[in-house]
Amino acid sequence: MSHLIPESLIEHVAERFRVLGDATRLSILRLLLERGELNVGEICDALEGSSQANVSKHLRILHVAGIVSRRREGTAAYYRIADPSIAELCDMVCDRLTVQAVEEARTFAIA
Amino acid sequence: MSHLIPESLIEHVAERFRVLGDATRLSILRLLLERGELNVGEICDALEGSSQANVSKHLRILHVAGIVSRRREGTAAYYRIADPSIAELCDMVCDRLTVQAVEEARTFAIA
DNA sequence: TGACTTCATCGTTGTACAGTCATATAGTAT
DNA sequence: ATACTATATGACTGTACAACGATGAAGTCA
Repeated sequence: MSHLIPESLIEHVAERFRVLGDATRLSILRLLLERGELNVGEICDALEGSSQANVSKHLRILHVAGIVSRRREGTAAYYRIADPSIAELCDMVCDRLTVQAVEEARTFAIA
Repeated sequence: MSHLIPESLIEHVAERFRVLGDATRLSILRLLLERGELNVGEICDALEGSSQANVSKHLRILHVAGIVSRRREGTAAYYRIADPSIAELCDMVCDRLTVQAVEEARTFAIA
């Protein structure tokens, strides 16, 4: 038996999930998990589908949420993962999605 | 070191987080985690802030996502949690939010 | 000083979606 | 058959927000 979300936290938990519910932001997090600390330019180069303005906006959202931290160095801004639970959260979702896909495939096979 | 989200799963993971990023849906999940299997009417009574149409819509979204399962009994529709990882996901987010709140409080105290 | 680089922010536009009301569907009972 | 109950769905409205382009702010170098 697990403890439930406290009523008072529901909206905050939803907000956290909402921050994670965007493919561009997940791509940024994936990149930071893989390569550690990166500046905005490096992230833009790696994503090469999002404008610099767009990447900056997403980084701001992640930073306000406390998921990444920022460090300035000259004109550069270096970001890195600040929330150690992010990787585990994503892993759990991936695992679950994979299990679901297998179950659905088996259901079709039976039917 | 944790494994990364496969590129091909990014959009699906985002979609899953988006489904969880709504306070009404989290309230429904919380209710089902607490009380087990419930029908639509029972959920509406417990939430008493959402219309029946609204609850049905959210249940549909959760069902399509494979997070809850449905069982019909006469005219009633009973729903229950189908994704055992949901409780753990919410717990992790709650824990993290609590830690963050404490850290921020300490930062203010220092400053 | 001015030119240049790096990042952040503003204003706009289009889209996704939560909520509501009304209605449809389906089972039960008389 | 009608009436009633429980749930699902369709049409609509308002709001949140992702993406874009342009511009601002701040640091570096000539």
